[in-house]
Amino acid sequence: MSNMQHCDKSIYKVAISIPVYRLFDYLAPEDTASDSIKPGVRVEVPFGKGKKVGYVLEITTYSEFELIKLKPILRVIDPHPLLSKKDLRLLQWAANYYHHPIGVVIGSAFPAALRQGKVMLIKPQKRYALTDMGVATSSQQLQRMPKQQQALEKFQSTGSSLTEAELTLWEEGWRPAVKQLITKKLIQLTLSEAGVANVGALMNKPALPANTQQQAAIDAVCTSLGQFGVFLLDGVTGSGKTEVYLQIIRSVLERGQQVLVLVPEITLTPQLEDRFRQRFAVDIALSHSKLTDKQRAVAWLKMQQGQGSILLGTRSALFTPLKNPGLIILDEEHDASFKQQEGFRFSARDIAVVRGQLLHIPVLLGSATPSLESLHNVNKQRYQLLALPDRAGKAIEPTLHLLDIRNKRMQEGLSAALLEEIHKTLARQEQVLLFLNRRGFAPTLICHGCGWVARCHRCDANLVIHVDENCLRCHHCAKEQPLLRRCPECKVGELTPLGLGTERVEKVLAELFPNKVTVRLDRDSTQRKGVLEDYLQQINNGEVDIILGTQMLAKGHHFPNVTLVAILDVDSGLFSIDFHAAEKLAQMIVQVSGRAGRAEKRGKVIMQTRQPDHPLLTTLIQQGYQSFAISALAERKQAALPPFSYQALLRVQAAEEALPSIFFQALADLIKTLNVRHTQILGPVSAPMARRAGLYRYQLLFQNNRRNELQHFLDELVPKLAAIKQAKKVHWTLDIDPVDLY
DNA sequence: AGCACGCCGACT
DNA sequence: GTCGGCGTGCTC
Repeated sequence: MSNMQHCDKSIYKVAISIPVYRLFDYLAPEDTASDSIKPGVRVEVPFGKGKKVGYVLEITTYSEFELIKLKPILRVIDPHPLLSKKDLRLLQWAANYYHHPIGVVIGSAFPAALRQGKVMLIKPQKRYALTDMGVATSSQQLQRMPKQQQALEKFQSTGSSLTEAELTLWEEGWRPAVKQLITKKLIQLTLSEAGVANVGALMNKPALPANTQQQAAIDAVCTSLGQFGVFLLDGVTGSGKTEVYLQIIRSVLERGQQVLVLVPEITLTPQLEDRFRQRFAVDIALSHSKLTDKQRAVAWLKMQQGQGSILLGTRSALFTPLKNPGLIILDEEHDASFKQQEGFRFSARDIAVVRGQLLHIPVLLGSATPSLESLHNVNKQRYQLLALPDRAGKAIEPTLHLLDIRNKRMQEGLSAALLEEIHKTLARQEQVLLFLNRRGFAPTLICHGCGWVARCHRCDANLVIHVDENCLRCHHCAKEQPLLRRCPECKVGELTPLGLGTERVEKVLAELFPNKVTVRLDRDSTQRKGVLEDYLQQINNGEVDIILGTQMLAKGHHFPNVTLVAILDVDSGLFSIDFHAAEKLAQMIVQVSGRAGRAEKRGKVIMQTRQPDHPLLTTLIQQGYQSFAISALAERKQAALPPFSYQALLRVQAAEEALPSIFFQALADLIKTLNVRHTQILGPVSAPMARRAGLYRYQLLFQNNRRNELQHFLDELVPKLAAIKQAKKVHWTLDIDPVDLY
């Protein structure tokens, strides 16, 4: 048993960002007044040979560690906690749910600069007030007086006025309800509480008129402001989701509250930032990986101190503290990039919902292709569905077509029928978008003489031919070698590229359409900074005829003059061992289709397939995404797969082939001593790619129809697993609610 | 995660 | 005889 030692001094339980589940105990700092230390503050502590930044989580008088060995805190970094109690509770919850060390989880809530213990001061905010002429800035410090009185005077100084009746009621401080109403009106028109940055509905530009469905969605969320609720905004591409966001945000700002907006990849959605800036004159902070550490820290602190009103960020911005939280929006909620795929494998979507619950604020999830999980939550009446079924304005839905290419002659992946459509579209001076989710020239290099195939020595994968860079490259470990001229096996055979990548299609397009301009958009062609933006600009200027690319085309861009979209190889997504594949393919098809015909021209989407009767494709085309989702959910239910059950995937890697099986044997012995609580244990099996970057990979799946039972089992398992010696000889990770089963 | 301690191969 | 390889274990 533990040997708790009582102490007459305070013991500080400190979380440190290292992969260890324990907290570390420290004594009060020697010089500072320690009564000011509150849970959540950053401290600098001696750790091993050096120093580390940690977070005080608890202050007690007990320690399980030998008191004599305790060291004092070196320095208290923050006078006040940077994280609120609720945010600390959220992080504690996340650490428990994802079975990840608390210090690492708390560390992930901070931008790197602050995690390293830096202290930054933010410039004093500008103060804004709305005048009849628009937005005016006043740098004058407002005098200390009751907020409402101050608001009233400011209001009157603009030349605006209340009705006589309202003014009388106001001055008499009459019935609270009336007073509240007037206060609200004042706040809307002038400024919010001093010291908090959100200053009214600072509109730069009047809102667009909302249609009936948009208005219904706006009203639903706005009546829920100030309380928890989850809303799923299901809006087809072009249905005006952003306008709904903007009008709801306006109401939140009017309440003097802040908005957290999460998007999958911010660099792909500069339009969104533009629309926010055009509409609101408040301080809009950005947070994403392309910014410097300092910029991210400034954005974080602005929100923490209440100076920023809107934070637009990616997954990692989820934990940004908000002085005055009002709303969380998570756009493109189906997108897999909301799930972190290494280290602390959290789902930003799922934690956003928990955060909304803790903060008593609404959470708005938006997508044209909602995840099956979210649709299931709508069915269970946990989320409220807000549907925007119509395209706003004059835009028309594109038509979807399957193009049967069985027994058809293909020219580098392009059928004659598709080529004809491309010709017709280009002849009308309209743009064509071709989608192929495979970069490089060809996925395989094979010897025509002896059948030798270029393989990666470190992975169970073929090397991909990259003609542009004259190399062979492994897409799994980034290993690269020069392009071979002659077969290394038989020395005489001709080396032949097999299969199709974007580079290869680009080359055939150049031959077939010599007078047309083709642009290729994939990770290879857009690696250099600014190149993607340049290409997008050229496309929008009409300087480009054919756009060819990978899945980066499926995300968010507007190509108003594209009227033909072709998915060159839709079949490659149909056969996968991962049950998520169908859902992802359907979402991809609909998202890519959404790029077509956004202006007044009707778009056409062509999918080349050898499976023209495949139920996924026919359902999607004839009945749409909703019907696909219904049947996919029925299949999941039938098979007791998520969201009708809960999964945790244990991945194991080792450089030595024998080690994983020794580990699994020890794991099996351990599990025998535990209460598995109906948890199914599936495996272990080798991973679909059994070797990657020189490591042998295996996995074991835990599944349970009840989330709590799975959690309780894992609560018991993980600490014991971490302690056994066989677990120290392999790399293992536990992925809760895995999205990629390999 | 770092960092040190600790036992086995090729070198001044 | 040493320098150094990275396996193992600890950090309050």
